[in-house]
Order: sequence, then structure tokens, then C-alpha cells
Amino acid sequence: MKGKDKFKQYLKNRNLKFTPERKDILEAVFSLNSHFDIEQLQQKLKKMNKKISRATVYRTLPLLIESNLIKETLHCQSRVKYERIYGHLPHDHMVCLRCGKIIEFRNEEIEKLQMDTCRDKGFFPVEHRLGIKGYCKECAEKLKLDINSKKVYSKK
Amino acid sequence: MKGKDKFKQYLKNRNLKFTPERKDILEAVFSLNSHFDIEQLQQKLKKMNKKISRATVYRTLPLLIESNLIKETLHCQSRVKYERIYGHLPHDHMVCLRCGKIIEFRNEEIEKLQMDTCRDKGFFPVEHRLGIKGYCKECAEKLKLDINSKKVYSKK
DNA sequence: CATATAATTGAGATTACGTCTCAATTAATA
DNA sequence: TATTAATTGAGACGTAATCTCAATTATATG
Ligand SMILES: [Mn+2]
Ligand SMILES: [Mn+2]
Ligand SMILES: [Zn+2]
Ligand SMILES: [Zn+2]
Repeated sequence: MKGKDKFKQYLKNRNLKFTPERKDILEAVFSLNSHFDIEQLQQKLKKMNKKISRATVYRTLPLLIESNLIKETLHCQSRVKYERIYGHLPHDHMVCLRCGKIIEFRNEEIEKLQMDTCRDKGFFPVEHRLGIKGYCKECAEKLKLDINSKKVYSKK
Repeated sequence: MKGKDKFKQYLKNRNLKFTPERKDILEAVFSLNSHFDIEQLQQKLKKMNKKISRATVYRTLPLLIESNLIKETLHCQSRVKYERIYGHLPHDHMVCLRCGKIIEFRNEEIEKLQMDTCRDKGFFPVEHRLGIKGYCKECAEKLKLDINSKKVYSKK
């Protein structure tokens, strides 16, 4: 797993240790399907029979973020969702308010326009996040929402 | 204040009451400058000499959101920030990681592309949020960051 | 206007999530 | 192998947000 070397390198650069706990968490993260929250990560570790304290899990996530292996992607039901980014192309998300489905999309044109705007404002971008909430095709059909109408009708 | 009527209407439609507490909270929200968090809202109410319980404040925000008067805009330092949207054009945000400054921008082209993507996926959008984190012009200069370089350099 | 009724409120308890503390342990190095 | 600074885990702690429930009140109706 190539992410491991990157993580090791990152740790070494700052005189941090590559402990078994950090290795286990890294493996759990990479074995999870991309979007996950802390709860799911802890579950996974449990399934792997790794008893790692909450504190350590919480302490390790920022390291994985700092080393560019994962990032925070969206807040969903007041939970922070993370995802692997190492080896993945940047992309954005749509979240279905009914079934919770997450749809990924990539639009380079949008990204280019974002960069242009940053340049206009003299802003140095580090991270950007675009999230669209709404209803996926299936749910929209069930709810009889018309995709071509621009407005959401308030219930009743 | 026109938002008041909209709120009243919303409440009436669902057999909810237009109580003094709700009125006060609405007024506080509309007198605050656009981006605020719960803490600031409570401060404001205090300044207005309105003693409204925490529970009521928390219970009222979702109503204001549901009635399209305000929306959640961004999470900043693990706090949810809200802002009035009634009577304001939709826009997105840049947040400076150093000084906390929030820069608003509007780019219709980006919005159009988002809508196109939704149409492609059959997704019915309700809300979208684009946030760019990074460094504002002033901070970028202080930190000697080069706006034209695409990558953020990891420290040391 | 008086009454009926369902919605609302506030105080405080409770939960949920995340951080902190500190003694014991351990990875890295030489 | 010895040295040393980093790490860990258990549990205390902090804080935001939600819940509970008895008392209150906005609204509709006659
Ligand atoms: Mn994703
Ligand atoms: Mn704004
Ligand atoms: Zn759905
Ligand atoms: Zn700044």
C-alpha cells in the first residue's frame, strides 16, 4: 500500500512515530469504502480486533489529513464525513436528503472558474468543497418532484 | 419587515404559533450582520433584553431555515454559521484560515454549471454550498504564499 | 368575550461528541 | 542495549445541543 509510505515519510519528517495504532488506523481507513465517519472507523477497527482508544483515533485523523491521505468532505446529519483522497481525483458531492445517497461528480470547468475567482480576489486557496443537497433521481421520482422546476415547494 | 410576514405565513400553514419569542428571535436575526452563529444570536437577544431560553432559540432556527429566511452557510472553527438569505442574492464563501475573514462571491457561471450537472444526474437540488478555505490577500502576503503556485507546500 | 385545546415555553437533566490529563509504555536512534 | 522523547489508554472533563415535563399561552370558535 503506497499510502503507508507517504504516511511514514510524513511522520518521520516531524519526528513522529509510526506506531502500531497509527498503522492499524491507516489500514482501517484504506479498507473502508471511501466516505466514512468516526463511528464507522471505530466499528471497522473493532471488526479488525484492534482495540484502540477513542483518544488515539481522534488524534490520528488530523495526521492523516495533514499528510494528504484523507480529507473532510462533508457534514451529513451533523456528522463529519471523511474520505480517502490519496490516489483519487478531486471531486465534489451531491447528498440525497431522503435516502442519504452520496453522488460524486467532477467538473473541471467549475474548478477552473473557482480558481479564477480566487485569483480575482487575491485569495490563496488551500481547500474547496462543493456540496449539493437535494433529492436523487429515485427519491425525486417517489416524491414527484419535477427536476426542471427551479424552486422547491414547501410542504403542504 | 417583510420577512416577518413570510414567517407568519409559514407558521400559519403548519398550525404553528407566532409567539413573542419567535418574533424576537426573528428580529434579532434580521438585525445581526449577515453571518452569525448561535452564540452571537444569543448575545444579541441579551442586548435586546429578551430572556429566551436556549431550548427555544435552538428550536426556532430550524423554523427560520425551513421558511427560507436564513440558511446554514459554513462551519467555521467547529461552529455552524448562519446567514439571512431573505432578500439577498445567493452567493458563496471564501474563509481565511489565518484571520477568519469571510469573503463572499457570486459567480453565475458556476451556478449554471452546477445546475447542468444536477440535470445530468437527475438530481433535484435543494441547496448548494461552495466554500473555499485558504488565505486572504493580506495573510497570503504575510505568509509569503505565492498565489500563482497551485500547490500548498507542507510545512517544513 | 369566554372557553377549549393544541402548541409552546423554560429550567434543568441528559446526551453526544470530542478534548484533556497523566502515569505507564514504546519506537527510534545510536 | 540504553536513552529519550513521543505515544498511548482510561477516565475525567468541557461544551454544544437535545430532551423532559409541568406550567403557560396563542389561536379558533361559539
Ligand atoms: Mn467523495
Ligand atoms: Mn454570505
Ligand atoms: Zn435518494
Ligand atoms: Zn486573512
